[in-house]
Amino acid sequence: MADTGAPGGETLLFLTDEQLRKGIEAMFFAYRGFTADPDRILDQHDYGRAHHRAIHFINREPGLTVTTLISVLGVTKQSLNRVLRTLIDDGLVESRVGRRDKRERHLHLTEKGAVLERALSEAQRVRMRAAYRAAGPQAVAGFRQVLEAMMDPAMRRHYQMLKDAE
Amino acid sequence: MADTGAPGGETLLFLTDEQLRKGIEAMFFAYRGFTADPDRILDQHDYGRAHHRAIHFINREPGLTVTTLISVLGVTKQSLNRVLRTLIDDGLVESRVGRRDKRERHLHLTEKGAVLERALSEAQRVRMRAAYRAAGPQAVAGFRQVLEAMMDPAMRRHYQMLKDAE
DNA sequence: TTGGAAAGTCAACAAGGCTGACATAAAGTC
DNA sequence: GACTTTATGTCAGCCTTGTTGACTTTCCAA
Repeated sequence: MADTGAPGGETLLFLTDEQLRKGIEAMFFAYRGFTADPDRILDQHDYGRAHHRAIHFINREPGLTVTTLISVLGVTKQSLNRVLRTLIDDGLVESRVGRRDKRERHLHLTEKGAVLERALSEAQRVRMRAAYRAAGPQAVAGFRQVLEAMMDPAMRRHYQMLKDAE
Repeated sequence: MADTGAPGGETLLFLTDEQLRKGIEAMFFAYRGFTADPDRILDQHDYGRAHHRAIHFINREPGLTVTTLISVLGVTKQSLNRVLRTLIDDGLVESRVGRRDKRERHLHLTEKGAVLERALSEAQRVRMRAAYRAAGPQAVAGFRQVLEAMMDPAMRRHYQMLKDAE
């Protein structure tokens, strides 16, 4: 356990199949916890995870276009549209015609949409905050590093873009 | 950035909403990468993620009962059964009547099932291994700590059980 | 003016969740 | 031995959320 991680002739104990399997299962079980709290809220509103994801990224990047959202979410236009339709009809999302390019639709949360967003993200943050606090800042840094390295390059670009936009 | 994480009067920079949001998005994007490689293999075999999950845990704990598997996967018996049915019919999984308790069915992978399992898990490990290697052992430890803290207690018990069974 | 991009819609389909009801066999209890 | 509970399996039906393919409207840009 004195390995510092520099590749070379060491044993690289953390790279055994057994270690990797534990990481795989940790991802599986943790993701369930990750989605559990928002899911409960969504149920009450007759929405699903797909609605949550749309709401999240519209809140994160107000005014983003439909094409951009499709690309971030990695779904088809038809799939997104079904979800977006209900959010717009229910008055949670507003779709504004682009000023420069009138073909584009720029998406924004309404006040009602923002209320739900806060409820969802706060529920998710509560668990995240507890996990971060329990693990400590150094663990959190490692957590983020590994996750980032696990992303597909296209997704990492979306992640970085959003990350840097703070 | 000199905070060591001990709770107290410090600023606890790593617990800001902004940090938490990044963690949330990292989970979202990373999970997509996490499932991408097995998904491609599953497609070729006309299986889905549900089949992968069943295969994974049957391989992990040969002889586990249907009830246990239901509990680990967190799905209903009807949902699991649909998946299990096809795996058994296709000769990837064997269901053996319990010796002590004949009501129980103990699940095992056949050789054919084991072949697919290795293909799936190796595909997933390749990415995991690359991520682990890129991030280093300390980051990996943090990664696992945060994920573990994020699980629901019931799931953490399953995780620990499997973890300790090595 | 013409081709392509952005968006939206219709239809059909599939995976994989869910509930509820019901059946069978085996175990455990009184 | 009668009764209850547990483990499993199955049928039917429903929902969400993903897919493909086709087609339309609007608008930008070369």
